[in-house]
Amino acid sequence: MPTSLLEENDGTDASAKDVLSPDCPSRIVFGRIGERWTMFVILALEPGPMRFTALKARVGVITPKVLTETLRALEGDGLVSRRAFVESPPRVEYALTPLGRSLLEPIAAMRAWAEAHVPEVLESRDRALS
Amino acid sequence: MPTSLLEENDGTDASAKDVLSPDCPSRIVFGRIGERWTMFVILALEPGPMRFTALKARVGVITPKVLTETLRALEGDGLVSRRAFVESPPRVEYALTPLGRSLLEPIAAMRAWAEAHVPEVLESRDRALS
DNA sequence: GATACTGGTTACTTCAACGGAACCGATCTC
DNA sequence: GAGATCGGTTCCGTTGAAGTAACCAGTATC
Repeated sequence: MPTSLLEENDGTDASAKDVLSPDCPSRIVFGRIGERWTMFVILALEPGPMRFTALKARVGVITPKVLTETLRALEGDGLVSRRAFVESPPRVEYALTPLGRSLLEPIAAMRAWAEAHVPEVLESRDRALS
Repeated sequence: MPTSLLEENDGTDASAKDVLSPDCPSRIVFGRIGERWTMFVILALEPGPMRFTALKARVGVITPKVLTETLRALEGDGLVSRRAFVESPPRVEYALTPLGRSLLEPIAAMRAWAEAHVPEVLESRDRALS
């Protein structure tokens, strides 16, 4: 059983460390999707496999360095696959794995909430400034 | 209609800026929940109103400074409310607003995915290291 | 009269993400 | 032989979030 997100116990030091444990599933997931470019790359790959340059164009203003970093991280997490063809000029195709594709579902739920409620959030932010 | 998360157009410069627009709803939401402590605070408040010190104890190792910053940000977004009672010693109660409470739903979806699939992610990370 | 509790604030430091620009080897085109 | 394409890599600098530690006023308790 994974460690819990919050302490439900008596607050001894031993378990207090679990709160921030890198093994906490929610922390892992929210940490990854909180990174600036993760969402863009995953959503850009939704239609199907794509080459590096096409991906870069689709995401928009991302630099090649950051795109590479993001892709390596997602590959390491098993969310994205990388296929390099030995040709010249080189060709590399990135695609969502089934695991990565399954993540699209909760993302969609979060996006739906965002579309529905962000106007309220922005309104609240405006009020907070005044 | 809000700006889209990705470019579906011809890639002219004018619309390219919208991709990273601070008005993009998904960016706003994922930006906020990606921040390190947001999730802990929101989930800690799920049972009901809570005082600063109790909240701090429940979240675990968070410093008062960071907790204050997080609460102020959530308050500014209209997700958390703050009620100060003029007493001594001072008493302050924080609670989820209805808007904040509505966010618990997509968060639960994401947590469910996390609980179900993070073992695969960790396994993939282990493989990537070898 | 000293101590602790409450809900913070302030100043300083550290660290990782992110961005900019230049560069690479191999191949194909002009 | 000059330039473009592809998929990156390398170096350097900036920035903002987070952590550490000390401190505060007012009251109640010992």
